[in-house]
Amino acid sequence: MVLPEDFNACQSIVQQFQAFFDHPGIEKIGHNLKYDIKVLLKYGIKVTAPIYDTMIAHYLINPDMRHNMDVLAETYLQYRPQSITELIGKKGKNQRSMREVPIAQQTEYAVEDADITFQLKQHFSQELASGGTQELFDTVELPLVPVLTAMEAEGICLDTPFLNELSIQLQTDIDALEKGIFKQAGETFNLASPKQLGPILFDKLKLVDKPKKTKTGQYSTAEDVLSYLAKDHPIVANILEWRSLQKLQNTYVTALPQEINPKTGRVHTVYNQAVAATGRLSSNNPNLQNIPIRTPRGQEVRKAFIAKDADHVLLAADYSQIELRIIAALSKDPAMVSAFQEGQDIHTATAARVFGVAPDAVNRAQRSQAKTVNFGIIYGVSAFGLSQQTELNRTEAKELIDTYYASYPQLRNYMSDQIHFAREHGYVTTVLGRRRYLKDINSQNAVVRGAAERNAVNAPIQGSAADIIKLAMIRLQHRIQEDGWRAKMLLQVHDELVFEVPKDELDDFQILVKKEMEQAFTLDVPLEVDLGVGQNWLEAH
DNA sequence: GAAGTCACG
DNA sequence: ACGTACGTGACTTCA
Repeated sequence: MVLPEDFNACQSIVQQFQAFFDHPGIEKIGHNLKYDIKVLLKYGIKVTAPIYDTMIAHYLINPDMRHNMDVLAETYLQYRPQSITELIGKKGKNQRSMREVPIAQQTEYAVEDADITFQLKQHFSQELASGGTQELFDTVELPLVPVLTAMEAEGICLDTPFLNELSIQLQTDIDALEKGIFKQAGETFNLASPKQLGPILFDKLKLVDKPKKTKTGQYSTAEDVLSYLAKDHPIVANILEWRSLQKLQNTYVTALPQEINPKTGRVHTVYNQAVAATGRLSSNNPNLQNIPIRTPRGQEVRKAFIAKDADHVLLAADYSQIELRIIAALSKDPAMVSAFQEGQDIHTATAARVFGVAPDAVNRAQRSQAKTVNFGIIYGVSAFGLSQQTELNRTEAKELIDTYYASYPQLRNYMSDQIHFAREHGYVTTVLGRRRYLKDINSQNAVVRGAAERNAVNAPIQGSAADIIKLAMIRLQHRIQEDGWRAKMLLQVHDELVFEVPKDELDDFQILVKKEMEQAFTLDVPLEVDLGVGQNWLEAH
């Protein structure tokens, strides 16, 4: 039947199926179930029955591939389902509503969808078992679905008047900068067009002899290039400033208020549980995992994320150095493990070892260099890459890396073990057995192979961190429900969770959050969580 | 829709 | 000799 357009009439029909969605003996199989569960939630239906999500199953089977149902049907079932485009037309203003499609066609489409999903499950159950990811699926990824559903449905408050005021200030500065830049350039042009900007900087003003080009042959005007040239001409600093303000204005300050849901008055991101090849989540519509924090003007944007009223605060809880702790634990490097066990500042401890001085004697430049190498290790450093990120030349960068490995000898062994494992098995794994396949690990092409080798090192680290925070989220949401907390989990930003907490619960809830996150997984080094509280997200850091 | 750029961890 | 740090999403320009 076609459901009525009237919400209440529709709801009274849909709600008759509540018992079905609760029935523990009838598993609910779907492809991207979070989407369907959220639709049902709009009508007050809660899905409490066991679930099986074929999109997530395939994500664990091969995280690097796409997981569209039509592609999967062709691959696994040798069947090409009717496309949604055939039914309602291409995306755009002429696209029909499903309601306008004749009921017979709707029915055919719906039952085909259900049938394919059911058949895909039979294939994927086999593959999950043979890939060793059945437990990860059952105990982490599926239990995470209702957690993410609840977070998305909850949303977060935005201080719109504050953003509107910020927008006016930004625009004043943007206009003034633009005026100055055109004067310095001696002409007006589209400043947002790198294609137009390049010739001004490198043909007209001749800032350098051999300008760096992009892969399509156009002059590169990227931030790292321009930062390097800022000392040569005052126009460059102005361009960089204009770019950063324009970015804040367009991507956040004017865009975010338009994302507020009029029904809830809050912003509801959508988490994608099946895109990041390492096991991380991603966030879109809007992306709330890349809200500015690094610059003073950017921090103003973060201030706009607020608790819902004066009786609540935002609580931010982030894992301290989780990826370095993981590489320390996985490599079992004695020096790095003991640095964490003794609660030392890891960058200072690293600098002390690398530069051969006492920890108190480490200066800022040394700590900063050690920090850059520590991060570089996670990504798979090269001397060239490190020299790009620091003041060092390639020779100095190479020396620093060599000294680093001498300080943490087990790290080098661990990394080469990962690469060898990948060469032999074709994949690497995280602490919970999540796999990433690396088809290029034995490539003849050194560039391609090098990239795969860096992935062999990075994926287990980034992916294990993702595993651990997912465990913490599931446990915390469980405790929130079972113990009857009124606090809500709102956001996840890779190593951070953000909660909205009634002030009268705050002291006890902080203890719970810290404990559950730190105890989520046991490594040979302690996990440490920093907490922050405030009326807004910036204060909570 | 690709390319370039830049926000975050 | 060669090209180079890991993972994302959003915005603007331009063919």
